[in-house]
Amino acid sequence: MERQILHVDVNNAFLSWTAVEMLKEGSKIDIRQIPAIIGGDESKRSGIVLAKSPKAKEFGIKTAETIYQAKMKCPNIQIYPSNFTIYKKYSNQLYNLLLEYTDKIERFSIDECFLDMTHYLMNDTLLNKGKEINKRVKEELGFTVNVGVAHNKLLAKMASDFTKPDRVHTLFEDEIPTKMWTLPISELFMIGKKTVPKLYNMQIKTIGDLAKTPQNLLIKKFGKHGLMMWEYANGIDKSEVEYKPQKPKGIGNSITLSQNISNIEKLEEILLALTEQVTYRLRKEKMLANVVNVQLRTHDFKDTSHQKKLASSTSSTKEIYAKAKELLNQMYIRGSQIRLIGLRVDNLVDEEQMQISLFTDNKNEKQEKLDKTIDKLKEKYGYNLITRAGKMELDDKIKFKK
DNA sequence: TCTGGGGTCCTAGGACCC
DNA sequence: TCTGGGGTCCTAGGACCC
Repeated sequence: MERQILHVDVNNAFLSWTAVEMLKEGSKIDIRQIPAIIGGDESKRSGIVLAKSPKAKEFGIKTAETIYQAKMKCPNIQIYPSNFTIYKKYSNQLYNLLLEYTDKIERFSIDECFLDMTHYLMNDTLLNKGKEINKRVKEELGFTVNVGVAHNKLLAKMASDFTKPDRVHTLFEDEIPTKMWTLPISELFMIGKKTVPKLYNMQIKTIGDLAKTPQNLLIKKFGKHGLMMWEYANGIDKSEVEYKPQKPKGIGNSITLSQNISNIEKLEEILLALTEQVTYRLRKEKMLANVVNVQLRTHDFKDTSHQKKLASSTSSTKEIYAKAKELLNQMYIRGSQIRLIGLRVDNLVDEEQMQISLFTDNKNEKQEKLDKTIDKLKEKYGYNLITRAGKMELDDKIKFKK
């Protein structure tokens, strides 16, 4: 049976949501109507564009470029800081409205959802549902969305990306040649800036060119990725709307330092702070990790990462930090200037599943109890209050994820 | 000029075992 | 002396997404 899929994409999400919040706070200006961007903090060396208004776009400003570049293109650009608490609030408002249409919703990112409407059309058409959602979000929530209407996720996502903002587009199978094959390959989902020049060298310039390229040629050159892009170019996507909440496969925290650091003790202190955040989130998910990974970026943007399997799965701050410290010392070249340091845990498993098969010794139990007590205090009093001795000032510098 | 942070998935080479 | 493969696990790095 043919599936009925919608993709809902918030237009300039961070900027629109900031605009709505500002208007609610009594602001006289709507930053969606002027050249404006949501940007990081240049003084913290995270000065990139996170979202832009249509007027900012007219100046040629692009998402992810530096604020410096944005200012060069438009000296009068208005810059507003990001605020993820607000974004979460509006993201949830959108989700709750969409729940009135189907409970089969996949939250693809903070500002994108897939809806499986297959058994929820009620004598209406998919296109009408899409139009209704578009209208209701605008009227009831105050921001606009694009809606893609199709028979699978890939085509719905491509459709919602056509012309913006505040539009509803269909991309049914018979529309693929006219609406999708005419587009440059860079527009196809999962074709990034490294793949585009390789395809250009093969004289593949449009999605249509890609669709007509022999499948086995692409597999030979790109492996699995080659098969996937051939299928996408032909509008083939069998993946389901994953509406059940998914457990994370890994959890990480990283920070760009306000200044480069070449002192290993300092790096270790920051690594401990990162470990505490990561293990806190890990325990909140009721999961244990099997792999610890440390990432470093040098002043000249050279990235290295080392990872190591643990003897047994754990969420203990002490155990994970011990391994992380070992990795850091193993990979850090004395004297090199470090710009970014990151910690992630991978190969996560459910805590309960592990407990059945595990005997715990007293030493670990004591450490677990300590970690859990700290977690409870963090819940109660906030994140920055409970810190280990000697790194109070560090916590101020690190943005914590809740 | 100055270049975030959080993810997922894939590949390739080496180690090790049968 | 000179010669195997196949399978799995581990690790580093890369590509892509928002």
